[in-house]
Amino acid sequence: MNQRTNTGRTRLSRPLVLEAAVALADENGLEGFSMRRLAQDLGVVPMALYKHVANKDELLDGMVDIVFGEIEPPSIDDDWRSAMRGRAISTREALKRHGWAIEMMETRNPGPANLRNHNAVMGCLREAGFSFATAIHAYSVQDAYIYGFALQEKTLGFETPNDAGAAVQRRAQAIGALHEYPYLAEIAAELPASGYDNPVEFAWGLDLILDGLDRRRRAA
Amino acid sequence: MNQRTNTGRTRLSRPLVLEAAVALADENGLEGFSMRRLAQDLGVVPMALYKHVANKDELLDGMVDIVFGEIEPPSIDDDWRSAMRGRAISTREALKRHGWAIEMMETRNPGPANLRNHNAVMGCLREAGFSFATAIHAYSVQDAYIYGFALQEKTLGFETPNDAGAAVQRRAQAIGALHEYPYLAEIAAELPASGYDNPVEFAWGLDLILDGLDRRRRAA
DNA sequence: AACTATAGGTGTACGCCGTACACTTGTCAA
DNA sequence: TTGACAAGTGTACGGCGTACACCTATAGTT
Repeated sequence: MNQRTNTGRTRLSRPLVLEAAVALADENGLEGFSMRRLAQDLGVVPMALYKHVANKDELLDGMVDIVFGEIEPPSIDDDWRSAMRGRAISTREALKRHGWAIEMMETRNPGPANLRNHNAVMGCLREAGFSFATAIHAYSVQDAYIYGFALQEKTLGFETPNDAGAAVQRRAQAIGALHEYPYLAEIAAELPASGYDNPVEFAWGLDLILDGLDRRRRAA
Repeated sequence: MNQRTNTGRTRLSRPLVLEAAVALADENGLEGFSMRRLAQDLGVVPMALYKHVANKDELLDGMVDIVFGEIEPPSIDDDWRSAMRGRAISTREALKRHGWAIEMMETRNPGPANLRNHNAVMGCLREAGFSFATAIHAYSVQDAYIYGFALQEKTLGFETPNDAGAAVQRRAQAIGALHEYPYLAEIAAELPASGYDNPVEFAWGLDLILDGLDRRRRAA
């Protein structure tokens, strides 16, 4: 991938810069991501980056499109429901790997992978017999749920029930007057033992939504 | 509210700083929000702010809690479904007024208004007969949807069908090879005429989710 | 193999940012 | 009136994105 030159120096390229940028953001979050640090990671002076990307904004656009590229499009063999379920799960997984991207997935100038993905999802719904209007609704609910869930998941920052317990306890400590909020107290007390698990939680809501969509589709 | 001194100078205070901060963010977004600009708006030198807030992070925490304070908690008189519906709509409206807050609502150290709100929502569900586990699920789906929808809405940035048409056309222009994406092309062509409207769109998905929750609740 | 246009990399500098620290000034209680 | 303490100031530092002028390595032509 990386092209070496006669002088043994690894030559920069746009894909290489993007790849390193994603890696840096994965490691440090958007907060710890800067052009200067990226340049340092690549063993190069900051301004060198600008020969390969127009500016930071455009670089972020490219990074987001890499994340879109990692999302499996809806399968064209399966029925619409399995196809939607699969791509939703794939989307969540990609967002889990690249938590910094969540807020930007729908905010940035769309790249090719983004367009392909959106086109495929809409296509899957239309082919499945959803009317245009219902397909738009269906798309909107699903994506709102997916991105919203990813956002929550990132915030809460726990994966297994044990982690959940620890995280909730930590929060409870920080809050202090927990007795004023009995239902939060209940969460702090019960969640650790409840077997909370992010993929399961995600699927619960996803299936609820897909159920509803199926009913709406049949009704029309 | 603002306390004047003998010298006629308006005296700063934490609430006053927070209020001005929210106003500034409303106007310029998080991008255009800085301590220095906020100080300027308040007619004061930047460092003066630090007598009232610990630092920018803590200021953001406070701003987010103001937004939480604007959200109507679930009504205790209504049935759970109307109560949830009402607070969801109120949440979306608050997030619409303060678009900069969306990404931070669940990321920041929770303030009192945040805790009150979460406690009230969880309480409403439990009182309505949701089991603990189902209440957690129900909470999770709803909030994921609400925040996810707000995020989309902010991105797409249109309100009425006309705006939607214009926005979609603009996007289409920017994309160029739209014929490669037939289903996006369909959106560009059809959406303007479809009567798209954000509150309606939001309610469609919300009701779908509440339907599903009701069914799950009855089943248990 | 030598020459040259050009793409890739450098160095310096500017105006922003958050905020530490030492200071002056204003206010209110005694 | 005084003196303690809270509020506001001024200066400075290190980090940020990036404009601009510069040098250098590379590849295509002869």
